[in-house]
Amino acid sequence: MATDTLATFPRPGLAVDLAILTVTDASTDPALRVLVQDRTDPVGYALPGRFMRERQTTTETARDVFVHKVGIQPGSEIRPRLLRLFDDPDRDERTWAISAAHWIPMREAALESVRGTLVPVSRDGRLDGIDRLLFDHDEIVAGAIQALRKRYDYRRSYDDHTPPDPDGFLAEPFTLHQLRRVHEAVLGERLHKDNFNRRMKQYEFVAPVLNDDESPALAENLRGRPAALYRRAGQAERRPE
Amino acid sequence: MATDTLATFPRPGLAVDLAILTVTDASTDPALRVLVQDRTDPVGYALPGRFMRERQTTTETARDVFVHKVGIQPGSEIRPRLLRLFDDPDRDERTWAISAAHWIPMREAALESVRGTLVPVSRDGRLDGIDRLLFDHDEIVAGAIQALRKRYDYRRSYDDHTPPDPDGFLAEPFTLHQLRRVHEAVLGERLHKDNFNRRMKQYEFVAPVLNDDESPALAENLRGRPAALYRRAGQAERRPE
DNA sequence: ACAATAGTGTCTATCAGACAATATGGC
DNA sequence: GCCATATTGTCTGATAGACACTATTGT
Repeated sequence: MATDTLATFPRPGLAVDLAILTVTDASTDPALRVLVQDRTDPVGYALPGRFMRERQTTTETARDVFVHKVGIQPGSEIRPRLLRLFDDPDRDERTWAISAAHWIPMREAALESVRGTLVPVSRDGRLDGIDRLLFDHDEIVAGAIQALRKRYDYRRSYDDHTPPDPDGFLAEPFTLHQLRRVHEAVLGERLHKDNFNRRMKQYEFVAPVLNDDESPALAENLRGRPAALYRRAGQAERRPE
Repeated sequence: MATDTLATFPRPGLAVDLAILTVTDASTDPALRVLVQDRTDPVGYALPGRFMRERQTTTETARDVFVHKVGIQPGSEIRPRLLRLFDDPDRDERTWAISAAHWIPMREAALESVRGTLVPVSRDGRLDGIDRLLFDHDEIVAGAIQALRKRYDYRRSYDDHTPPDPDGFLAEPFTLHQLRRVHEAVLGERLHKDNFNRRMKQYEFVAPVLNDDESPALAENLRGRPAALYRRAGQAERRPE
């Protein structure tokens, strides 16, 4: 907080832009996607965003973006994560506008009937079939993907006490195969099956589902030996960041 | 960027607050410190900060903070790092004001004759001799220290291709002993001499200083066997973030 | 000679990567 | 029986932590 004589200087419009990330078909054919919307003002694709209204917080503004721009009623768990500020005074020729770029992971179930398209992210972090987004939104998407991938690096996560699939893209119960496929979809790279499974079993965060007779519950697969089912264990404890 | 009808809504005052970190006496008795200033408006200690003037960037505002609040003329290398936004609408009772909290590492040499006090940081991240700062500035300092310590974790840095002492607190040439002491001062914990030195020699980022006859240059110490001198090697390459 | 610090060597535990072998279901 | 997948075991290389030993200076 600064102690200038205030209210006398021009003030910037402050917008919240959201890179909404999700994993679709998490349990069958997981794919990392970003919500992108069509624009007509300048024609092209862009992220949903909105200027902050009087005495709103960024979180409240993000909620408004969901209600008015995305067209869904978000739960209470909305927690946008700040990436950076875009503050080039000439980035909006209409007025002095600063954008607070955020990213937010959402479960696919919460994104039914959204306005816009869930565009798949390719391995190298580009958007499939979209050349470029309007404004500085390509940078926002790149930063969002990088942040999410860092969060889903299961080796780093182990040190940080972050559980696997921390954003819950995959519904319970799940097999380790499904869990690994979700991580692979987020990271854009293959993971070693045995090393991944070994690591997961060391976590306090995943626990096998047991039948009434204490035997491990098994998934009913189409092919191959049935896999054991797991769920997230208690242990929610802290979220360091 | 959002496409509302704009210029019609109230806008927030946007301030840039700076946690300026440095290591004093880097080559002899290094200590991590934060620049804190006395306030009279509300009485207490606070970080330097300032509202953004028309069509300024955050970097330009940070530069103004240095010139007008800190009282020094910063070089061109000013690069404030965003920590978070403080957007509680009631945090400033005078007006709707949002603070963009930044941290920035500075060399001690650049901080001669600053207005304010360079307060030492204790091992647990608290400020020595200061109970609490005004406003939400304790949180900013805590976040700044956490970010700098993460940056100075030499094991993580190795993976990130970040050089040791990436912010150049220590002047060249230096011994590995001095370099380790700087890292210890930042991290607030002791490091193993042999493991640290072993890691440093694996870096492409530090190179031994050689005399004309190709023999390694040695430091002139008060006591003990003279240590080899090192400098930062080329290899500046990328700064991932 | 002694204190103090620099530099080197080595042992151990951990763990990711990699591969092999076995187990268990559907067809 | 055959195929596909799950599960378990093992080997290797890299490396952090820890400790011991030698080297080189000033006093």
